[in-house]
Amino acid sequence: MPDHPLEPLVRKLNSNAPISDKERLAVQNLPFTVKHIEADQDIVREGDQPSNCCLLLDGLLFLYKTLPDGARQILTFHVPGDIPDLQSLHLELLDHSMAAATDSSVAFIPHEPLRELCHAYPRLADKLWRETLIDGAIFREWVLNVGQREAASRIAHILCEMFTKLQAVGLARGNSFDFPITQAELGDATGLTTVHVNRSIQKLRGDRLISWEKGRCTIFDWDRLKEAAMFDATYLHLVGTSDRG
Amino acid sequence: MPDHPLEPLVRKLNSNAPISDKERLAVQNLPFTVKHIEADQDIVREGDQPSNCCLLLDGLLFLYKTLPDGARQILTFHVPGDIPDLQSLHLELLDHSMAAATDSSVAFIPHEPLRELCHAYPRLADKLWRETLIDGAIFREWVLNVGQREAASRIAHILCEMFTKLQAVGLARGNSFDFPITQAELGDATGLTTVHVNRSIQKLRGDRLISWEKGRCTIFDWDRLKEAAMFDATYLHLVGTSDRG
DNA sequence: CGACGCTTTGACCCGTTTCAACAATGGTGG
DNA sequence: CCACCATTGTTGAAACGGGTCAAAGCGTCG
Repeated sequence: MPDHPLEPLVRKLNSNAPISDKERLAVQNLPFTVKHIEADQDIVREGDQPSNCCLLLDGLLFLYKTLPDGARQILTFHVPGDIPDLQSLHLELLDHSMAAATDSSVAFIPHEPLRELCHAYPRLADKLWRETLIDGAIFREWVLNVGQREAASRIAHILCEMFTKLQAVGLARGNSFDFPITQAELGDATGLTTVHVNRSIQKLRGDRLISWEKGRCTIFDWDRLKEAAMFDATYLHLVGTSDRG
Repeated sequence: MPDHPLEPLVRKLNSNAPISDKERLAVQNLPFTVKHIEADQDIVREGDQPSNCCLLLDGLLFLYKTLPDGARQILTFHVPGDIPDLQSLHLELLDHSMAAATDSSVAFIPHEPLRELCHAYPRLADKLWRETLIDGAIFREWVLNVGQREAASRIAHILCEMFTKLQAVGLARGNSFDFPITQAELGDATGLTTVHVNRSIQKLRGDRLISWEKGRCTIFDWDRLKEAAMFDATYLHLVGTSDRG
């Protein structure tokens, strides 16, 4: 039997402490519409007042903010199973934009039934709340990343984070994972220029920590990459997961 | 009659949409212990598993993370009425530390009664959830701040944020507010060195945007400071507040 | 094959860091 | 009340990480 489209959400809610059959059913009964988004398309924009949340089913999304001077900062990447804009459930105005890095498919779930779900099943509410808190923890780590790490470490850290997150949802194969973003986007995520991103990646390659071609990144030496990135997965708040698969 | 110690919390919960008398009473009946914290003292540390939340009654707190190489990044400042570690309600392990920038007094509220409050009064739960989402929005803005703004703008942005937040809780006097942090701390908040913070502040002073002496900052020209900071208060999600007092 | 987007390279430049001192300030104890 | 000491703020000079600009490779796709 084919999976229910909202299965990624169920799996995520199941991850910390398992949910009951009744809770699972309630989640699966949420209304939703699936939509395909093409690479580089915005899904929502700063200033919007969305009435849906967006569950990423497949692909790669990122949040970003722009400055009047044109500078763009990517705030986080989202992998399948994430609900990147769950915060819009309780914040009227969007303070950032969201776009697809690659062709993606998402399920839009209206706010109202989600709120009803939360009130009917407080434990689910707590779990969803927790998800937004983890997003917050990731933003904190990113403040540290752009604020204190040097160029190559920033990039290495993002790679460690992506690998860990993708692994947690079963989307890493061995030591490698798909990460088809441009160096310009990586620059916007790290606060570096494209040129310097390029040179820093070359450094990581030269140090035999990774290879990264055609959107696929392979980690040759996880321990040394972690060390170069000063990566500690605590902030991702994955439970019952060891550091490495 | 003297205010109830948890009054700052009641006021915060009241700010978006007013709460009922019953809800107010339930909040006021929360158990708590008040404690004084001296400047530069840690309240909790990365890796802790706190069993209380901490409501700031008076003073100035900040969250920070450190790197193995010794670098420290301040993640956010908290003003009276804030609950800096509300996220610990649903995240077992603390992924950052919290310290007092100045002598402060805080009320510790145990997690368990807070959780019960949330389940008994879902609207209060939503409001507390919302507070954590605003914290997340602030972290996002800080990623942008350290990632994309130049030195003087970063500092100006923090000043705009602090002024706006303090004003919202009635702790700004006219155009000025207390912000008794050292330039070294400001450096850790902006990802700059002390020396460069010093020079950047001098630039802000030279441009007649602010004065800042003995821990008190005065804003001479809000509009130009905002422009220099590229500050837009949307991300603070203050409701029914105009931009300036 | 040619155009377009992305990566890579080179040369030069500038914002920020580093290092090292020195000046204010404020608190403490004799 | 003053001498002392620890912080914090300020300044200068030199070094460097990362930025800027510009052009050249390289795939891929129409």
